[in-house]
Amino acid sequence: MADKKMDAVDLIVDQWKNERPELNSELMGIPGRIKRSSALVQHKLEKTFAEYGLNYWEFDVLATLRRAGSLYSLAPTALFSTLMVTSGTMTHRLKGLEKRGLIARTANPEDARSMLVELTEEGFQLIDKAVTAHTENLERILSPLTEDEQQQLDNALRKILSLLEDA
Amino acid sequence: MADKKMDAVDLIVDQWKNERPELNSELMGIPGRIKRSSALVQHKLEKTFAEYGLNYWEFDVLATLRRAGSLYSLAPTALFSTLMVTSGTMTHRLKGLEKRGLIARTANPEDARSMLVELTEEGFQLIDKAVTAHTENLERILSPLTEDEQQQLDNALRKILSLLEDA
DNA sequence: TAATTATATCTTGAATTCAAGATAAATTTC
DNA sequence: GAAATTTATCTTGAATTCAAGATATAATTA
Repeated sequence: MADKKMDAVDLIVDQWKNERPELNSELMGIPGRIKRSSALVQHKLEKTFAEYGLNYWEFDVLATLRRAGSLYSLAPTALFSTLMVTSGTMTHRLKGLEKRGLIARTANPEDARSMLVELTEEGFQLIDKAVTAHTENLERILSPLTEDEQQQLDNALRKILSLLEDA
Repeated sequence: MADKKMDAVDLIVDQWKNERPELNSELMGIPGRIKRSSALVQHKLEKTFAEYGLNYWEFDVLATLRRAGSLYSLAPTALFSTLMVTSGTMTHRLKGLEKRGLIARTANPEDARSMLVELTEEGFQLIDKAVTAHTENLERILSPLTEDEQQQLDNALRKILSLLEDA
């Protein structure tokens, strides 16, 4: 069997094997690689977002509104649930995006307790350009993997994600 | 072919397909699942760390010192490089752990510019107990996957991680 | 209808993080 | 050996986040 290249996580697992041989330290590989991959890939994506004057969360909020479809508006509750942040965080995010003129707030005709957040024309134009660049960036990042490798990775991630989402 | 269960990322990809059919939005699946899995798994791990009075980063720092082996000491530079945080963040972390008596700082006999950070006896005992519980927690989390599925996931993650680490 | 409970959002304060720059010691160059 | 550069760490200030609680409206129950 061909040796695989050691990565940062292999080193961690090896250290634990030396220090605590009775532990099943191999188990640390999967969560370790998920965390590290996540940090590295987010860093790469941020570079493209920055070309459009957006950081990660700003892209996330605008993209969530954009892909919701016309009228490109959602209640804050829908936004923070989707994006896995607290309501306080969302308030803060919306304040910043509103000040920049990328979103606007309107009253919700169906529920006076809630507001609706909508993309402005400027916000719409910006996120549409940014998401085009984003998918081109993803093509670059993933292109070294074969079609088959991408499929295998996606299938495997699907299993662990559904496991994590259920529990 | 059997239909797979839709997850949160499938919904996002589907929305983009409706709104921007010309984009290759399938590409969003892999980074989306990595990010979401990472957030969910970290949340699960934190629960175990909390049983030992530790949050994620406190566990990380103590574990890094522990697995380095005797004398369980490293320079701050080694710590923040390994843990992918800035030096300022590490200063802050070390201050907190020192105050709690889990680490101590000593002069570095080999380089007067740097300090050495070492586990105290108390820190050593705590992280050893916590890491035992941590691996038991990982067993619980991963046990619904077959041995084979775990291997496939790990292989696939290895490929993407080495890709991301190289670039 | 009045009181209670649930829902939606915002406010506040503390914790965590980073970027940029300050400080201090070691190393290299002249 | 003095000056310049590099290395290691810490300090500061701003940004981001969350938890807890405040506020306001809606829905439910008595």
